[in-house]
Amino acid sequence: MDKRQQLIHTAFELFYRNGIHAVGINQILQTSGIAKRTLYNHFASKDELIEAVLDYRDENFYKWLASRVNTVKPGYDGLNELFDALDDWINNRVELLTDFHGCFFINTCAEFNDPQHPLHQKCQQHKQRINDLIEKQVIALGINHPTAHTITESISLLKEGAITVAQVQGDLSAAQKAKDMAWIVLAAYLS
Amino acid sequence: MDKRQQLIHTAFELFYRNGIHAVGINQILQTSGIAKRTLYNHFASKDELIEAVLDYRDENFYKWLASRVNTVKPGYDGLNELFDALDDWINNRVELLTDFHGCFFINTCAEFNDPQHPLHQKCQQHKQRINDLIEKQVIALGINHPTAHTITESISLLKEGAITVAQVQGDLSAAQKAKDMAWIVLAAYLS
DNA sequence: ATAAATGTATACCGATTTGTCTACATCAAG
DNA sequence: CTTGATGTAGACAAATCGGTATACATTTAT
Repeated sequence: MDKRQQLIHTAFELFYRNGIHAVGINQILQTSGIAKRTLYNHFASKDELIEAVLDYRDENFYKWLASRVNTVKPGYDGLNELFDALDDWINNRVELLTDFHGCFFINTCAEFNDPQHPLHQKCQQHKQRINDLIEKQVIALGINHPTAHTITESISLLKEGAITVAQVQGDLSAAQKAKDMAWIVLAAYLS
Repeated sequence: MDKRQQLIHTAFELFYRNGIHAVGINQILQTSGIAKRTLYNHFASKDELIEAVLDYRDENFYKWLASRVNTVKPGYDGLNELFDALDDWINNRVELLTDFHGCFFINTCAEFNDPQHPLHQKCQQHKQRINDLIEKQVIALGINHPTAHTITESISLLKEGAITVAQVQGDLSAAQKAKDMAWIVLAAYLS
């Protein structure tokens, strides 16, 4: 019914699977069965559609991850759940996120490499939101702020590494490995 | 002089900076100042040119990293040098590799997501070569084979995480962080 | 010197790109 | 009932896509 949302949803599926530059407006229209005029009533340009798609995925992904992490006790359990969620995502056990094709935001940064580009910055902001989510869990461990920040960055790096290794190498146990390493690193920082 | 090599070099620069789908044949020709017919004398299609560009970067990057790692004693020093080299790359201290825009192979996988795609597989093979290089250093530590493999995968994951964080978040100290974590993880595995 | 290989420039091809435009249909609210 | 918003289909535009064709120049090896 909501044509705008249908367009965003279809565009995301195609972009995520095939890359943004590789997917044309006409393909999105044909797949969604929506008229071209309708698209340009909702979005001034393809770039605006891409922005909306990034917002859509950001919201979708963040809410999913936050809800997963927030079902357990903040701190150790939360971080544990973070990597378990990651593992579910990579192994296609999360319908909401659709088939795993790496991180849509990392992929988008690969296509819009200039850090000044608005789309690149949107991806950065998404990563920042996720990092804030992680930091809350780290702080719940009772760690003082500067150390908490360092640990958060470490866990984030492990998470990104797992996603990349899973996508490029096809290593489906990457999240599990990252999780093991996270505990090792955490223990070292706390000793 | 060697037009074929000129084309590959120009194509790589443009692909690496702007993405593969975003760069057209004509742009490569205009930038390199080479005639279209000459390009199609050397390559049957754009896809063949892309393949050659991936081979070129694979060779270039691997040789550089191997030469860096092999200047020091295998084992601890080699792994240390691995992350120092990574740090130099990320901070644009390696002319040979041109300005850092993430890993060209990760970026390419983002554009050719299907693991069955020949270009995706070429990227996988590059990563495998690098992993073999890492494994040699790990084995030089005197670690038995199954454990060496696990440690290699861990270090590889840290490396990929550092590259991704450096590209997306612009964190120029990502390699240094990954290095610190590598020592922590290594110490834990060896205890 | 001559012949083959390799280069040049440029016109051209059909398909596709993003985006505009016209003309018409549906539907809900005042 | 009418008006305005939102939808439809599809022609059209100008540019660009990957790729081919034509005609000529330069280089290289025998």
